[in-house]
Amino acid sequence: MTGSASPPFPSPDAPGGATELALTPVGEPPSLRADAARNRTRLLEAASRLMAGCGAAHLTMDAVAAAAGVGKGTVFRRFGDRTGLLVALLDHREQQLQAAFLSGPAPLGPDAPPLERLHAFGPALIRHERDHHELILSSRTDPLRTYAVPANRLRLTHVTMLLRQAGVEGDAELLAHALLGSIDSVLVHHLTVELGMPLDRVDAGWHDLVSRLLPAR
Amino acid sequence: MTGSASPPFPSPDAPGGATELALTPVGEPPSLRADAARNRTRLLEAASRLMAGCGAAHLTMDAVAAAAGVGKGTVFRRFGDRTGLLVALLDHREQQLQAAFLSGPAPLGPDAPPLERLHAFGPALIRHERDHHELILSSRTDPLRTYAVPANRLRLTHVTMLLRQAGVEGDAELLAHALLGSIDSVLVHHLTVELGMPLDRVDAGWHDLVSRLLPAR
DNA sequence: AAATCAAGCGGACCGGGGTCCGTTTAAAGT
DNA sequence: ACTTTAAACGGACCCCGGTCCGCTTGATTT
Repeated sequence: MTGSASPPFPSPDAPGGATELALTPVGEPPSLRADAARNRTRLLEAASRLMAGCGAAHLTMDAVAAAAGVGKGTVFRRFGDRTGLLVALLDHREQQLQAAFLSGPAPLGPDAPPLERLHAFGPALIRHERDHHELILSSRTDPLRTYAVPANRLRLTHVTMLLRQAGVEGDAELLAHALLGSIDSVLVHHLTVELGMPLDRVDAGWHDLVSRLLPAR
Repeated sequence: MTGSASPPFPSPDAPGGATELALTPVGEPPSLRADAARNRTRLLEAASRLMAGCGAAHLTMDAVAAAAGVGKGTVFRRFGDRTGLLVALLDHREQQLQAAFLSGPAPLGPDAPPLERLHAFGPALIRHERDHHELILSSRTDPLRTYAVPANRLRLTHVTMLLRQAGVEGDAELLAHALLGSIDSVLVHHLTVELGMPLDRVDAGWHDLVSRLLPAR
């Protein structure tokens, strides 16, 4: 019962959290009125265009609304808040990565053995986090929401599953959290940009970590 | 050369980052003019008081300035921005934890063997992160600054040192990052509050992680 | 086709973060 | 004690995220 409230904006597109995690890439929200759907698309396109020009950090809601030719209220009605808009953009860009590890070719996809997939997952995620660093960063305004973002939940269940399949006994979920925490976008940026560490070394760190956690049996 | 710019506020108290990490708990900035030092104290006290009343999230800079009996510009001159003020508050509260693992009694302090200290470090940090969750959260507005916060750099060097002393070969620093990443305040909050996981299990996760990374020799 | 009405729309409005710059004042020099 | 000057002060000001509420419009029913 996500949308039965009285406030101005009952609920944005967000799935709320009651429903179980869908393992398909995040889809469009269901049944928007024609004009609403059209405006949603316009807004995302406008945001993407503006962001390419001036960077995610300088993206203002007013500008997005203006560029899309709609009122500001419409943006907030559709996406809830600035973070919501950025997450929507990010989710869209993340579908490629999701497809790769959910159903792509080995070693990332399901045709490789679990341990191999786990090793391959790190570098893929590292590059993803690096490539979309700016957007990811800007969408962190509300840290508490991090664990509610569908893409992140999907990563968690995926890694947890790989760990179990690879024979981990014990708290696979906590281990998954620890593993994912080691590829935080901000950390990757800190290491590679601020400290100038080559990506290979970050990759090596991941492989080292995985190897230590899952000693070859 | 961090503070040689011309803008209105050359540089706040911040040590900049050029100097090497001091291993003492973060000290007061040097040689403020008498009125400035007095106002700094007043501001921190006012902020602390207000925060106790309404929570870090609702702390406004106007309110702090008013409560301290100074102008708003003074707050920003002293602390740079809101984040700076919160970090200053946090640093102050963190000195207790720092003292504990830098020079406190075993098993946290230097009188215990490295591996034991490492095991003890987790639960201590977990509780610290939980206790100050709200403040930590509010001070995350600018994620990029995370790795510049003295307290965090101190943790990193500490854990790196313990890992090396415990006989880790290879990239101890990356391992330390991974370990610390697993005790992120937001994660701890997510696990214990949102998911209702008992603290013991989080502790156990830490011990498990450490044991896997450092198999008993 | 007309009526009905929930959903969508938009822009005036508000509060808070951050800046600017003219004024004040502590401290160093004479 | 007087001058000098760089630092500190303070509050008016700007910008942007987010809200409110009266108006409009696409869908649905009769």
